[in-house]
Amino acid sequence: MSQQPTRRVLIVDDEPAVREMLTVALEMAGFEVREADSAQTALAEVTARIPDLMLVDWMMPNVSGLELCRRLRRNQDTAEIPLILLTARGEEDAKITGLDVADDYITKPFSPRELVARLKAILRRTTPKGVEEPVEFDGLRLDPVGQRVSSHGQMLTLSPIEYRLLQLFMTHPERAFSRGQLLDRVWGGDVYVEERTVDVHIRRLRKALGVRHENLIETVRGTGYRFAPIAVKSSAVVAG
Amino acid sequence: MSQQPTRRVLIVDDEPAVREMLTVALEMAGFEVREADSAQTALAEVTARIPDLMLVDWMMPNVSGLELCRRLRRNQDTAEIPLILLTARGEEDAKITGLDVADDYITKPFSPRELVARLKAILRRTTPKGVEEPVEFDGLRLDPVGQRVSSHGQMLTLSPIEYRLLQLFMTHPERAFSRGQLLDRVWGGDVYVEERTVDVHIRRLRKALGVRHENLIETVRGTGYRFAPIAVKSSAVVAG
DNA sequence: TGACATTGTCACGATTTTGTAATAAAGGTG
DNA sequence: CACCTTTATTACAAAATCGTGACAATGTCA
Repeated sequence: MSQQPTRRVLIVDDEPAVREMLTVALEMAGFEVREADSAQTALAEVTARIPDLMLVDWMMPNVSGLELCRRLRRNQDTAEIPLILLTARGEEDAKITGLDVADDYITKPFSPRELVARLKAILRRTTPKGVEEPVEFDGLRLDPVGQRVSSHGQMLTLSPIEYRLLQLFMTHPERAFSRGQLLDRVWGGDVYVEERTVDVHIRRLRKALGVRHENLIETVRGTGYRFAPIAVKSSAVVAG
Repeated sequence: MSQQPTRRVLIVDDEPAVREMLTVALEMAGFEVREADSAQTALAEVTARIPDLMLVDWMMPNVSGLELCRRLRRNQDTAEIPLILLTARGEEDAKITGLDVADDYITKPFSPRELVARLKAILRRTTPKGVEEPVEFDGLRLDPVGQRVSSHGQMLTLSPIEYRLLQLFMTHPERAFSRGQLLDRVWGGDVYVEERTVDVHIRRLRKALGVRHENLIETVRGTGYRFAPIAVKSSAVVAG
């Protein structure tokens, strides 16, 4: 289990050289970096795994960076992703248009140092909004910052996959996930694993949660699984 | 039994042997496959019936696979079709050019296993899941997100088919469906099942709904069934 | 390097779900 | 009512799905 809450950054730029530079700079700063060479690839990448922040080039063939941002904003799942636009010097008006959709913009050329600073600033101000808050249901507590899980105060030991599974579940209670969706969001969209493998990990997670909480993860027959904190199990009839 | 509606794949390659191999592999994986031996044929095929995904050979006489992809992208109706380019080893630069228009590319030779996996991954991430609101009639509530049904707060246990049947009904109240239509929309249009089987499932669904709601599903004699939330039952006037 | 943890797949058994056929009911009609 | 159609029910066997333990491959760390 990784100690640090590594933040994922997705770089969207059509120039390999620029991506390379950004990737190196950000990885040295401790970020997990993914790259996309077009808006289209970016959208696919985002769907596969939602990044904590995106760096988007303003000028790109086909779909412009701006257009990409707009599309992201329209989708519920991606609307909250902090966006930083990369613009070339002289495109000053981009500021005006760009800031409507982006959270910040950076003018090329820029120093990696400045970039990382801006990026961290954005993350600081945007993360408090929910995602990093601890979640708790019935004594089962998950702390995203420390990446820890405890059951009634008792620390649990989860493998990375188990942790991510539980995090996804606990941040989306009552929602049924298909095995495919789980593969996308927990494993990442670019790995090819048997869907049946999900079952095994669910089993391991349940086991790790212990008898007290294992039944929080319900099986949705024919589909997948669901985290159901609201115990409606035994039909407690309260008169009609 | 196809849990999901069968996905249609269109293979575009000028070599019969390759098409044959791909077809066999994909059909075994449960896809519905069509073939086209040229870009022209492919365009015609696409017009006839839009596939869920296309496998396009990079090197083809006359119009290249890339050009085909571009044309598809230009057309509103076909722009959204996920495309996978097949490239021969060594055409690495295809990645760069190709990814602008294609969603993924696969280098020959490849294992059928990998192909199917990649294909499923693409379909997973490109299939949009619409915003789904819960539906409720007279205490009978269906939640598409959690894939749950409750009757006056009491959770019901439905099999996959029962759930899909009810979902179809509740999202189309007052509409009469023939058995054939139900088979198409609940079972998926490509399975051969006796129409009488629908009756049995209706029976099971009614039973699952319990006495309180079983009569919401009406029999339309000579046609099929209908979900009628507005209880306009004639006959027995409920004594006050 | 060796012990240990993690992960992806299988295979087998226990349950559920599903498709059909057979039989009972109900609806319509002259 | 007698007769023919269309549905409702029931019973069963085949098929699909899930839970689990085992195993091999790989990664991690002291």
